[in-house]
Amino acid sequence: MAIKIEMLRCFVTVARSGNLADAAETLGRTPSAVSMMLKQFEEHLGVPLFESERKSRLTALGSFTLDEAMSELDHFERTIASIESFARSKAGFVRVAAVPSVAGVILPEVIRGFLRDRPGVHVDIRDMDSATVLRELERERVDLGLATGTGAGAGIDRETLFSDAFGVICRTDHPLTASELPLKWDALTTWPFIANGICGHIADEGFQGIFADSQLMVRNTTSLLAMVRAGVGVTVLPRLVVQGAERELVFLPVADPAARRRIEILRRTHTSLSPAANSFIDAVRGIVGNSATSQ
Amino acid sequence: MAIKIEMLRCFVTVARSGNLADAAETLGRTPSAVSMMLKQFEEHLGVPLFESERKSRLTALGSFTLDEAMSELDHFERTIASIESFARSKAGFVRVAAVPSVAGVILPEVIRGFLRDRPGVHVDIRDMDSATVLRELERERVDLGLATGTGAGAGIDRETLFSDAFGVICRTDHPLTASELPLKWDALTTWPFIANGICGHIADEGFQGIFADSQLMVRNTTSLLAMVRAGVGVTVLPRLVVQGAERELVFLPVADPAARRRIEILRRTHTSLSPAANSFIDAVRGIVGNSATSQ
DNA sequence: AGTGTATTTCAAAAAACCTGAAATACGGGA
DNA sequence: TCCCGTATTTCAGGTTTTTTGAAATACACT
Repeated sequence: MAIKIEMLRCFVTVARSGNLADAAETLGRTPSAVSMMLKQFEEHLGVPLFESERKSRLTALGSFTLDEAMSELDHFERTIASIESFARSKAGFVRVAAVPSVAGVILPEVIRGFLRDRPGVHVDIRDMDSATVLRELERERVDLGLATGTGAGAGIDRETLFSDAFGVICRTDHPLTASELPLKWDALTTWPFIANGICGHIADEGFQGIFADSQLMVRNTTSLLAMVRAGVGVTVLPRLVVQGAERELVFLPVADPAARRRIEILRRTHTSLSPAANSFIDAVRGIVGNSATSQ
Repeated sequence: MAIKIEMLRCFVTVARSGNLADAAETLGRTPSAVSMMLKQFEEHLGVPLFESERKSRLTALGSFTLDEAMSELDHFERTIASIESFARSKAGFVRVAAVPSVAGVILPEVIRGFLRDRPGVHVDIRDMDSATVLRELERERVDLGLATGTGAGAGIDRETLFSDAFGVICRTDHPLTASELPLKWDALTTWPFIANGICGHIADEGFQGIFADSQLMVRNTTSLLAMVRAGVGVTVLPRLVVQGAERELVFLPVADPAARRRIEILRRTHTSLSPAANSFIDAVRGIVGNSATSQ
């Protein structure tokens, strides 16, 4: 029979303890099992490994073999540990593309716990708009995408993570804050409205009128919020976007139940994820599930 | 169950051939055996190694594991090869102490074939007198001794290799060469006799008289032979000593059957020899057996 | 959807492995 | 040297693991 790792382990243990009984003890076997395995090994080699039946004192072959076997066992143990920890996602690499609001609000929280539990894992997060997330995913530049429900994309598997209500963003001292909530869209007609990239996603006709009438369009969220903060006007954004440490701005819910965006986890079908990526998804789900879904 | 080398071998083979059937073929197993082993491996890890049931395309874990497993298998294979070749004495180290005549006449021939067949083996030969051979062996400075039958030595195992007849050494043109062979000791009384270190080993009374009467004692063999060659006198030596390329000297056998020395292989009891040393002994026995025992 | 091939599942057989009891070998002390 | 207690091996039988062939299933391609 061919030499197996177990024979080496057995031999090394006996050689180190100097007798069968103790070795059997540490191996969790009976002495006779150990004896037989050793005999097999010696028979395979055709040369004894020990000087006498009492298993102290190695032969020349024995001490040579001890060195070799110890190094082999060590290497084997490392290999197994490395494979297993990769499988248990203690090691590996996850590349995530996310829209900025998710990257900025959800992911920091996810990352904190995720990395703490997995010292060997590396995570690479990039933020970009939803269309780019999709493209990066298709090009296999990232393993996971977090974006709003973009249409199409064969070969992409989508799972809704949560949905995020749009609402009006204005200064805390803005007259709108005195209005009855939730707001109707026509409440916005009275004040200057700053349009932004997501306005196209809200189907309501009344809102589309306001959108069309707007004199200012700011696509970058940071600039947009600066405008609002400066009192230029009000705008509409998902709640998540302003969920950070915003003191000067408030989010006012609106009555339109259709005014929501769906945040999805995207991944390629037919290409399974690394264990690390899979548990990253779990971590995201966990965080999203904990914090009550934004309305 | 724990991961075993066989699982890794199985996985690597399948991953490389891209399908079960071929892998099973190269492993010498049925596809179902391979499938089950693979399943076991995947179950142990808890994560699939392949994308689909058709065993092409690895998962992220799969390709990580492939790398690890290949390096592990390679290391394992090397370890086994190294142990086995040590056991089959393709590698190792042999230290031999021998008396000069053996070192000079027998060993060169032994060494030639021995080293040719064992490229990894290193041999260290030292020549010294029999008493020193014994001492070096006891001190574990050498693994093997080749010396004349020295007395005593507990813990030393001796095996007679061959026995070597003493005889008279003289020039090819010496009058003794015309004598009837084998020579009687008293034939030596007529000519100048050069004594040497081994004369004490020949018990015969007639010879002891000649020894006692000798006016010259030369202990070093090279000098001794130079003296004989120069016509200073004749001497007595074992045949082996002058078995080299001696053109000017002849060996004349003597009638005394007791005038022999026994060459023995010496080794320590209780300390087994390395496989290389063991096969060195075999090689020596082989050479000695082939060349007819000197008379 | 249908077909042919590849893979998995299943149950049974083979091999490997382990155990406890009995036999044997060893090493140290009279 | 012989004897004794302990350590190791042997043995026979049971347990687990591995393999197998046949049948069922899944897959990819037309």
